[in-house]
Amino acid sequence: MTSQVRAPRVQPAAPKSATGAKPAGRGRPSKATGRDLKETILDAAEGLFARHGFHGVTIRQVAAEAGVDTALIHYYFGAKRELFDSVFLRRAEILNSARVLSMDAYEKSHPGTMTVEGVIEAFIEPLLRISQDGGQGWKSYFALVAQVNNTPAWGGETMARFFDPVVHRLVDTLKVVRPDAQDRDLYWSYQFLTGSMMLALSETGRIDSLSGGECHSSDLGAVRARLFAYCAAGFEAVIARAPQG
Amino acid sequence: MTSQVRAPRVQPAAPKSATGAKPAGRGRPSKATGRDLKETILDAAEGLFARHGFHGVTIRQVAAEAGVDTALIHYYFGAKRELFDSVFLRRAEILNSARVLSMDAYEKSHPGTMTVEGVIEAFIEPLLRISQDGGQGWKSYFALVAQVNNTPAWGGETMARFFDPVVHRLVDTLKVVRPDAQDRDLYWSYQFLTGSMMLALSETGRIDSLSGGECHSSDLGAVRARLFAYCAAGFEAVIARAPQG
DNA sequence: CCTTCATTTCATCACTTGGTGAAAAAAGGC
DNA sequence: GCCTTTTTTCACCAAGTGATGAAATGAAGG
Repeated sequence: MTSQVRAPRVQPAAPKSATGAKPAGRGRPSKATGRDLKETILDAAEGLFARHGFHGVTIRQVAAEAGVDTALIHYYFGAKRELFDSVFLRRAEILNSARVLSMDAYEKSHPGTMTVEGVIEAFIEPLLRISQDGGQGWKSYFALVAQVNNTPAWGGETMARFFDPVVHRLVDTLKVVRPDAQDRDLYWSYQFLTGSMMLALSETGRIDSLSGGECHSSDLGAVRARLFAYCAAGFEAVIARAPQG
Repeated sequence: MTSQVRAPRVQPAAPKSATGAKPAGRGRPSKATGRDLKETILDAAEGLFARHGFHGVTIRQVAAEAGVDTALIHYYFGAKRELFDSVFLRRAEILNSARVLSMDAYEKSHPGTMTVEGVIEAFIEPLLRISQDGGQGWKSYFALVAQVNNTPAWGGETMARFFDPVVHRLVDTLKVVRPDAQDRDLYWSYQFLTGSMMLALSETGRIDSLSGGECHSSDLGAVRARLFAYCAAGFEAVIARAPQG
């Protein structure tokens, strides 16, 4: 229980100025062949956490995958949980700004002609595009978020802090398109939407075997061709029905 | 690495004849106050696995929660993974038969008048009813399944083995209602449906904070009032659009 | 009463876990 | 060539991990 003997080094005295630059700070140089060593560790941790969850991964596995000593991970990131948070945070803000930008663009380009499907597409499309163009790291990240999203005693606070604002933005915009819609219906519909979206983005491979090879979970083009319409029709139906509850 | 020294006791020589009966087998009686001890252990494991995942739970935690010795868990269930499988299996078949029964009943009661929404309701409704009437154990179980479903390197085989048949049944019945629908579209629509359904059933509490208290993830009545219509409209839209891919 | 046998407990093992302190290994500044 | 600073490695610990063997327990059968 003497884990507080040495203060965990939150920031190792600004090891590098920025991530991409090469200021070649003093001291021993990063052993990393080409890339920044911190990023290499985050990549390794991201992939492993995405596949096996927080508790299913050991610091030693991350160290082995990244090709570094376990102590180095603690040197850079502190405790294991802080490493996980670093992985989660690294891409969260990129994601958020991409979505806000997409919805801004849609609103501006469709003054007075917005549709439910258009809003939903603006909300989801950035994620699909990033997943397709962003490489394996982003795919792992989406799988990670999907897992956090479905772990009750884990994601609650984290998910809310980072993703609630953009969801509220979605709801607000939808209320412009459908002023008669009730908040309850929009929130529930969003819940359904996010379940579908995250499962599609996490590419579990389940649909591959289920469909006997006819569908592939990596085929995000197939998702794009159906998910917007699916969700939009769902929203419209829920709004139209307008249950009493 | 010498974990195979003693063969894991898969079946402890038929400890009891059946779960519910009380044949009062020979030997020391179960310490369990009223219920069967094996069930008590499974209940404890189920709740913990649902909250923290397989790797987030230790045998000692399960033992403490159930009020038994750790060795007893190994005596009854073998290795930790076998305990997990036992938890998963216990309710899987009940679930499957309930769904098949529901779909049988719907097909028989609506000869020639089936609708997409009706089929989907027959497919989902048993789960909602069981979750509402079945007590906390079933709620934990659904959260567990949702988690397994979203863990790529974990659920694949397990999920397929137990839940593929009823999904194929759903697809077949839908093809009766919409003979023009393509398999691709039905499988993808099902993928979206299951994402929504499992997230709703796992009652993560996220919608509670997101909606500022207006919605409650425990309110399965609200789910029932919207999910069928939402999914049915989504299916119809995807079928109608009929993308080339 | 005394054996039988399923059940339960206890002590323990071999190993892994997250985490730490001290020292070594480079680089730059003087 | 020193000195400072940062990065990397090594050895190690205390606490826990899953799992096991042997012994204790106590009802049922004879």
